Amino acid sequence: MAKPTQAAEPGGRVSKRRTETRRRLLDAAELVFAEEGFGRSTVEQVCARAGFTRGAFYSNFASLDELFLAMWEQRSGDLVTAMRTAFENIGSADVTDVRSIVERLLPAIPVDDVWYRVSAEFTAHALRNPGLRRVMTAREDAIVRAAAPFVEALLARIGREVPDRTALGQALIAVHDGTAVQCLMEPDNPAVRQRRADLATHVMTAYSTESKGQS
Amino acid sequence: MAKPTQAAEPGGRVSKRRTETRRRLLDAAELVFAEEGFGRSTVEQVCARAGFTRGAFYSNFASLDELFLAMWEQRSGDLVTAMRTAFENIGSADVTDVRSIVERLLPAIPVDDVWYRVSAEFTAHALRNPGLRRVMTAREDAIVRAAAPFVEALLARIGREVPDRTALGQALIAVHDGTAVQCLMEPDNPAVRQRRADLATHVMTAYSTESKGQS
DNA sequence: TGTACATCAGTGAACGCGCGTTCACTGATGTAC
DNA sequence: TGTACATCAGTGAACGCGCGTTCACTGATGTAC
Repeated sequence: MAKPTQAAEPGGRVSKRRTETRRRLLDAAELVFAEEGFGRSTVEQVCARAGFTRGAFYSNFASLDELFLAMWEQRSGDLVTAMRTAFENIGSADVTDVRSIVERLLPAIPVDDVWYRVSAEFTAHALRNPGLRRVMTAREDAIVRAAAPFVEALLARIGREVPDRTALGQALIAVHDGTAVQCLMEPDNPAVRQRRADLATHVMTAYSTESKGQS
Repeated sequence: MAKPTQAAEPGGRVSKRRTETRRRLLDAAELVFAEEGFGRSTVEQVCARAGFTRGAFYSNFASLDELFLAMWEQRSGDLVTAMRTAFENIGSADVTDVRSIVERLLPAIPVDDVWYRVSAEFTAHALRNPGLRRVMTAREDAIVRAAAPFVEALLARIGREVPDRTALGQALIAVHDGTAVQCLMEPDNPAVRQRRADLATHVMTAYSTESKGQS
């Protein structure tokens, strides 16, 4: 099922026009999904928002499910890239303890209302579909792989090392997921954001040890 | 809006028959929502599952949204009660360290696939609706209030006290939420469950301190 | 306990709308010479 | 660069279904005497 996923042409060529149409549909879908919820969203709404007729949708996607997946992959991929870039630009000056590391890393991981709504629903959706589950766990691995080198380099700077990269990665993702929703539920409560940073600090400390043989 | 929420009678009387009908609708709704997703679920599906015609639904609820809220409140309330009961039945024998406490507490907090799907969607739904947000944060407070005495009593047994109850509560809820989804994504991976317990142990340790002046 | 009546709770048919999906079409884009 | 043709990409109308919502109704439950 689902022919239109990628190209329509034997040579794998995708026209500029087509790429642009897909992009507009994906952008519109993210907003509509965030506002209405994925399940309540209709092909018609997405098309209207993007400025197309419904035919355009079916020329590009086989179903809303397919578009949802494409959109999620796109956005979560972009997010990993953005995170990596932000991490690359973190200077290691003034890094004196774990807390100061957390204070540098956290702002690079935006807690975005629109994206959270979409990804929470995608998670629920994935729990109903083994194929999507694999997609999600693969993405989680990719996030850990992308972030680990930076986290470990910063920790090394203050003489700490990470014995179990997977465990730290999974713990930090859990902390992020769990605290992100708390921050979004009470956006005007600064204590909640503060506790998020505290928890990340505690976890990063607990999952790293002082290096031996170090100046 | 939404008249039928509770009773239809001035005296606040609710007939047995009516109570039973509501219960069956709520039960059916939970299953349908878990399978289809809330947004994709229809009044017709819920009624068919419960063995009623659609008219029965409108006699009891004004909308699917109202039923969703009623169901969530019911279930999350039941969950708090069940948790409290389970905690009450925990013996404090063999409690020697933080890990042993976690090993006793964790099984009392079931990670349920059906419920998780429903509550993940309710969370996304609540993020779109300030009223529901308040309902959710209130529930979170209730959970912390219900659990804190037991957690603190067990920690006291091993000579530890909790300086900031709110911070520990919020941290543990974040850890639960964040790791629950990981466990459900990879139900056959025992390492994930193990890391869940590890993380809870680390957090509980980090948020409690050794009591001074103690045998 | 029995009867008559009132009210309630769920039935099921009816209406209409919104949307998914298809498809012949047309203007846009690309290619060959 | 220009022209002729081929293919592509999105249009918009059409069809039909499934569902939300209403409502007159009937059997079930409750109450008064």
